[in-house]
Amino acid sequence: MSEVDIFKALADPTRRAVFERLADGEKNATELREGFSLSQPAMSQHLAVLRSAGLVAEQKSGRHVHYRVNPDGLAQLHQWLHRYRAFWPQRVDELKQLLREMDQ
Amino acid sequence: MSEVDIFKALADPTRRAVFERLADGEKNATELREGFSLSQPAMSQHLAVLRSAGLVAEQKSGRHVHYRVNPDGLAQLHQWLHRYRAFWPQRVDELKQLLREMDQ
DNA sequence: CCGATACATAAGCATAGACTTATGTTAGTC
DNA sequence: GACTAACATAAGTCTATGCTTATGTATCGG
Repeated sequence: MSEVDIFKALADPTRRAVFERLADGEKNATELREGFSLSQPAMSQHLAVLRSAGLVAEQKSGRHVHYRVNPDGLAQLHQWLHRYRAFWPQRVDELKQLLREMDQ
Repeated sequence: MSEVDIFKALADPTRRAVFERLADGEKNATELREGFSLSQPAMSQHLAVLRSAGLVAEQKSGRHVHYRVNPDGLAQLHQWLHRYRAFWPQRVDELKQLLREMDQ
């Protein structure tokens, strides 16, 4: 997993939509396809990209494979963004709000 | 400028390196090429991508064009990441440190 | 154990993207 | 006003990538 992989993985709109779905809760590959007009292999390939980027994790259960958000990828992305914190001072208030939420 | 544009722009290692350079300080297109083995048009095209993604801003000055980091792009990226804050609680301490730095 | 289900993998194709050389345009220099 | 420097844009090429169909491999139900 590297920054390159993460940005490349999220550059594709379909993969971002898949990731968004997983943020709502764990789902298997078939459930993830609902609503998308995508072949099964296409989804499988997208999931492989997200997985190798460290953005999602898989867990096999019988013949199903459950996917969920892997915090590692987001943490990596956050760390990258953090390097440029000097350029977004206008977001301090939002961050403070975030911390208040997290402290609860 | 959209999320797609931002992730696509940052997916390319060269463009991320260019962006990183600009974070050190404003530079023109010729200065940015130093150290890279890239043709002038290639750099120009990369800058166009970063610009249309809202990640850099340009300012013409004579026959030079000065580029600098545009906070809007980073803000957009930060906002996207913020939607998934539930998945990175382990970074609370880093964020608190960040806010302490920013408050100074 | 046999068909169906839930995937992954392989191979082929068509478009997108990163690069090149060539050229255009505007601003400084003499 | 020619010449050069600092860019942008155009056109062509080659590779990466996202998709498809076809196939392989477990697992579950009857």
